[in-house]
Amino acid sequence: MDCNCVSDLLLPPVPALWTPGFAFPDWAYKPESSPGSRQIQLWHFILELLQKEEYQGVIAWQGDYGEFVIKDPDEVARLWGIRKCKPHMNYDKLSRALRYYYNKRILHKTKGKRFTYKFNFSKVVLVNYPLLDMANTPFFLAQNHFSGGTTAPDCTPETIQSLFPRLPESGRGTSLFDRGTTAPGPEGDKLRLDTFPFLSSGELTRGGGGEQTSTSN
DNA sequence: AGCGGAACTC
DNA sequence: GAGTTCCGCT
Repeated sequence: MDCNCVSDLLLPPVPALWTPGFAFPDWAYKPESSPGSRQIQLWHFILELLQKEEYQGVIAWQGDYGEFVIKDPDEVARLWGIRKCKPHMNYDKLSRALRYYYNKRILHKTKGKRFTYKFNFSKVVLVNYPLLDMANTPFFLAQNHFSGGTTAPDCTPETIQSLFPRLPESGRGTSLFDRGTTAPGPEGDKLRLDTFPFLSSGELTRGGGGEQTSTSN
Protein backbone atom coordinates (compact mmCIF):
# COMPACT_ATOMS: atom_id res chain seq x y z
CA MET A 1 0.00 0.00 0.00
CA ASP A 2 2.14 2.74 1.30
CA CYS A 3 5.50 1.36 0.47
CA ASN A 4 5.27 -1.55 -1.84
CA CYS A 5 8.71 -2.59 -2.88
CA VAL A 6 7.94 -5.53 -5.04
CA SER A 7 8.63 -4.60 -8.59
CA ASP A 8 11.52 -6.97 -8.93
CA LEU A 9 9.99 -8.67 -11.87
CA LEU A 10 11.07 -6.81 -14.92
CA LEU A 11 14.63 -6.07 -14.04
CA PRO A 12 17.31 -6.90 -16.54
CA PRO A 13 20.28 -9.05 -15.61
CA VAL A 14 23.43 -7.23 -14.74
CA PRO A 15 26.75 -7.91 -16.37
CA ALA A 16 29.24 -9.58 -14.17
CA LEU A 17 31.40 -6.57 -13.87
CA TRP A 18 33.94 -6.98 -11.23
CA THR A 19 36.85 -5.19 -9.77
CA PRO A 20 39.94 -6.55 -11.42
CA GLY A 21 41.84 -8.73 -9.08
CA PHE A 22 38.91 -9.19 -6.84
CA ALA A 23 37.10 -12.33 -7.76
CA PHE A 24 33.94 -12.18 -5.82
CA PRO A 25 31.82 -15.26 -5.37
CA ASP A 26 28.69 -14.41 -7.23
CA TRP A 27 26.95 -17.43 -5.87
CA ALA A 28 26.91 -15.67 -2.56
CA TYR A 29 24.00 -13.80 -3.96
CA LYS A 30 20.76 -15.33 -3.07
CA PRO A 31 18.57 -15.42 -6.13
CA GLU A 32 15.44 -15.17 -4.02
CA SER A 33 16.31 -11.89 -2.48
CA SER A 34 16.81 -9.97 -5.64
CA PRO A 35 16.80 -6.26 -6.31
CA GLY A 36 13.26 -5.44 -5.55
CA SER A 37 12.72 -7.06 -2.28
CA ARG A 38 12.53 -5.16 0.93
CA GLN A 39 13.27 -8.38 2.70
CA ILE A 40 16.80 -8.14 1.47
CA GLN A 41 19.45 -8.80 4.04
CA LEU A 42 21.83 -6.06 4.92
CA TRP A 43 24.92 -8.00 4.04
CA HIS A 44 23.28 -8.79 0.80
CA PHE A 45 22.65 -5.18 0.14
CA ILE A 46 26.22 -4.36 0.99
CA LEU A 47 27.32 -6.88 -1.57
CA GLU A 48 25.03 -5.31 -4.03
CA LEU A 49 26.62 -1.92 -3.57
CA LEU A 50 30.08 -3.36 -3.66
CA GLN A 51 29.26 -4.99 -6.91
CA LYS A 52 28.56 -1.76 -8.66
CA GLU A 53 31.20 0.60 -9.84
CA GLU A 54 29.16 3.71 -9.38
CA TYR A 55 29.22 3.23 -5.63
CA GLN A 56 32.93 2.86 -5.27
CA GLY A 57 33.07 6.32 -3.86
CA VAL A 58 30.62 5.22 -1.23
CA ILE A 59 31.67 1.70 -0.43
CA ALA A 60 34.38 -0.42 -1.94
CA TRP A 61 36.55 -3.44 -1.51
CA GLN A 62 39.76 -2.63 0.16
CA GLY A 63 42.47 -4.54 1.85
CA ASP A 64 42.19 -8.26 2.33
CA TYR A 65 39.88 -10.60 0.60
CA GLY A 66 36.35 -9.85 1.64
CA GLU A 67 37.32 -6.64 3.31
CA PHE A 68 35.49 -3.51 2.46
CA VAL A 69 35.47 0.06 3.61
CA ILE A 70 32.52 2.33 3.88
CA LYS A 71 33.82 5.54 2.48
CA ASP A 72 30.62 7.46 2.89
CA PRO A 73 28.73 6.08 5.87
CA ASP A 74 25.89 8.54 5.56
CA GLU A 75 25.36 7.66 1.96
CA VAL A 76 25.36 3.94 2.59
CA ALA A 77 22.90 4.43 5.39
CA ARG A 78 20.75 6.56 3.16
CA LEU A 79 20.73 3.96 0.41
CA TRP A 80 19.90 1.27 2.92
CA GLY A 81 17.13 3.44 4.26
CA ILE A 82 15.72 3.86 0.81
CA ARG A 83 15.78 0.16 0.16
CA LYS A 84 14.09 -0.63 3.40
CA CYS A 85 11.82 2.36 3.28
CA LYS A 86 13.28 3.62 6.49
CA PRO A 87 13.66 7.35 6.04
CA HIS A 88 15.33 7.81 9.38
CA MET A 89 18.14 5.41 8.74
CA ASN A 90 21.60 6.56 9.58
CA TYR A 91 24.99 5.01 9.96
CA ASP A 92 24.55 4.68 13.67
CA LYS A 93 21.64 2.38 13.18
CA LEU A 94 23.14 0.69 10.20
CA SER A 95 26.27 -0.09 12.11
CA ARG A 96 24.10 -1.63 14.81
CA ALA A 97 22.64 -3.93 12.24
CA LEU A 98 26.12 -4.65 10.99
CA ARG A 99 27.13 -5.56 14.50
CA TYR A 100 24.33 -8.04 14.52
CA TYR A 101 26.37 -9.98 12.01
CA TYR A 102 29.31 -10.31 14.31
CA ASN A 103 27.62 -13.00 16.31
CA LYS A 104 26.44 -14.66 13.18
CA ARG A 105 30.01 -14.57 12.00
CA ILE A 106 28.98 -13.26 8.67
CA LEU A 107 30.89 -10.10 9.21
CA HIS A 108 33.54 -8.88 11.51
CA LYS A 109 35.18 -5.60 12.13
CA THR A 110 38.62 -4.87 10.92
CA LYS A 111 40.02 -3.37 14.00
CA GLY A 112 41.84 -0.13 13.75
CA LYS A 113 40.44 0.70 10.37
CA ARG A 114 37.59 3.12 10.33
CA PHE A 115 34.38 1.95 8.72
CA THR A 116 36.09 -1.18 7.60
CA TYR A 117 34.46 -4.57 7.83
CA LYS A 118 35.20 -7.97 6.48
CA PHE A 119 33.05 -10.71 5.12
CA ASN A 120 33.31 -14.27 6.17
CA PHE A 121 32.46 -15.75 2.86
CA SER A 122 32.71 -19.20 4.22
CA LYS A 123 29.90 -18.37 6.55
CA VAL A 124 27.97 -16.55 3.91
CA VAL A 125 28.05 -19.57 1.71
CA LEU A 126 27.03 -21.93 4.43
CA VAL A 127 24.12 -19.74 5.30
CA ASN A 128 22.86 -19.70 1.78
CA TYR A 129 23.70 -23.07 0.43
CA PRO A 130 24.28 -25.44 3.31
CA LEU A 131 24.41 -28.48 1.12
CA LEU A 132 26.00 -26.89 -1.84
CA ASP A 133 28.39 -29.01 -3.74
CA MET A 134 30.87 -26.43 -4.81
CA ALA A 135 32.70 -28.48 -7.34
CA ASN A 136 29.88 -29.10 -9.73
CA THR A 137 26.92 -26.89 -9.34
CA PRO A 138 24.75 -25.03 -11.75
CA PHE A 139 25.21 -21.99 -9.57
CA PHE A 140 28.65 -21.53 -10.96
CA LEU A 141 27.56 -21.58 -14.53
CA ALA A 142 24.03 -20.33 -14.64
CA GLN A 143 23.60 -17.84 -11.95
CA ASN A 144 21.20 -15.11 -12.68
CA HIS A 145 22.01 -12.82 -9.88
CA PHE A 146 21.22 -9.21 -9.58
CA SER A 147 19.93 -6.69 -11.92
CA GLY A 148 19.23 -3.06 -11.41
CA GLY A 149 20.58 -3.76 -8.02
CA THR A 150 20.46 -0.66 -5.97
CA THR A 151 17.46 0.62 -7.72
CA ALA A 152 14.82 1.50 -5.23
CA PRO A 153 11.78 -0.32 -6.42
CA ASP A 154 8.36 0.98 -5.70
CA CYS A 155 9.00 2.79 -2.50
CA THR A 156 7.55 5.60 -4.52
CA PRO A 157 10.75 7.39 -5.40
CA GLU A 158 9.08 10.74 -5.17
CA THR A 159 7.97 10.07 -1.66
CA ILE A 160 11.23 8.64 -0.52
CA GLN A 161 13.32 11.18 -2.27
CA SER A 162 11.38 13.94 -0.65
CA LEU A 163 12.24 12.43 2.66
CA PHE A 164 15.89 12.30 1.84
CA PRO A 165 17.54 15.66 1.65
CA ARG A 166 20.54 14.76 -0.43
CA LEU A 167 20.09 14.46 -4.13
CA PRO A 168 21.59 11.59 -6.05
CA GLU A 169 22.70 13.94 -8.82
CA SER A 170 25.51 15.26 -6.71
CA GLY A 171 29.02 14.06 -7.37
CA ARG A 172 28.84 10.77 -9.12
CA GLY A 173 25.76 11.61 -11.06
CA THR A 174 24.16 8.33 -10.26
CA SER A 175 20.46 8.33 -10.20
CA LEU A 176 19.10 6.07 -7.57
CA PHE A 177 16.03 5.35 -9.48
CA ASP A 178 17.45 4.84 -12.89
CA ARG A 179 17.15 1.30 -14.04
CA GLY A 180 18.75 1.66 -17.39
CA THR A 181 22.27 2.07 -16.21
CA THR A 182 23.29 -1.50 -16.67
CA ALA A 183 23.68 -2.71 -20.16
CA PRO A 184 23.39 -6.38 -20.93
CA GLY A 185 26.83 -7.84 -20.89
CA PRO A 186 28.62 -11.13 -21.20
CA GLU A 187 27.48 -13.52 -18.60
CA GLY A 188 30.28 -15.94 -19.21
CA ASP A 189 32.01 -15.36 -15.98
CA LYS A 190 33.70 -18.58 -15.26
CA LEU A 191 34.19 -18.74 -11.57
CA ARG A 192 37.21 -20.57 -10.42
CA LEU A 193 37.45 -22.51 -7.26
CA ASP A 194 40.97 -21.43 -6.61
CA THR A 195 39.82 -17.86 -6.29
CA PHE A 196 38.22 -18.67 -3.00
CA PRO A 197 40.90 -19.18 -0.44
CA PHE A 198 38.57 -20.27 2.27
CA LEU A 199 37.50 -23.31 0.33
CA SER A 200 40.85 -24.80 0.85
CA SER A 201 42.41 -23.00 3.75
CA GLY A 202 39.53 -21.58 5.65
CA GLU A 203 40.21 -18.03 6.68
CA LEU A 204 37.62 -18.13 9.38
CA THR A 205 40.25 -18.65 11.96
CA ARG A 206 40.21 -15.98 14.54
CA GLY A 207 41.55 -17.56 17.66
CA GLY A 208 40.50 -15.55 20.65
CA GLY A 209 40.31 -11.96 19.71
CA GLY A 210 43.92 -11.24 18.93
CA GLU A 211 43.73 -9.92 15.43
CA GLN A 212 45.85 -7.95 13.10
CA THR A 213 46.63 -4.45 14.12
CA SER A 214 46.49 -2.17 11.19
CA THR A 215 48.91 0.55 10.38
CA SER A 216 46.35 3.19 9.69
CA ASN A 217 44.54 5.28 12.18
C1' DA B 1 33.94 5.41 16.31
C1' DG B 2 32.70 1.33 18.13
C1' DC B 3 30.46 -1.80 21.37
C1' DG B 4 26.61 -4.57 23.32
C1' DG B 5 22.08 -4.89 26.13
C1' DA B 6 17.29 -4.52 25.77
C1' DA B 7 12.74 -3.67 24.01
C1' DC B 8 10.29 -3.62 19.95
C1' DT B 9 8.66 -4.53 15.07
C1' DC B 10 7.87 -7.29 11.08
C1' DG C 1 15.21 -14.49 12.48
C1' DA C 2 16.70 -9.96 11.03
C1' DG C 3 16.80 -6.06 11.84
C1' DT C 4 15.24 -1.10 14.17
C1' DT C 5 15.31 2.07 17.81
C1' DC C 6 17.15 3.68 21.93
C1' DC C 7 20.43 3.69 25.29
C1' DG C 8 24.69 3.92 28.20
C1' DC C 9 29.55 2.87 28.16
C1' DT C 10 34.44 3.07 26.45
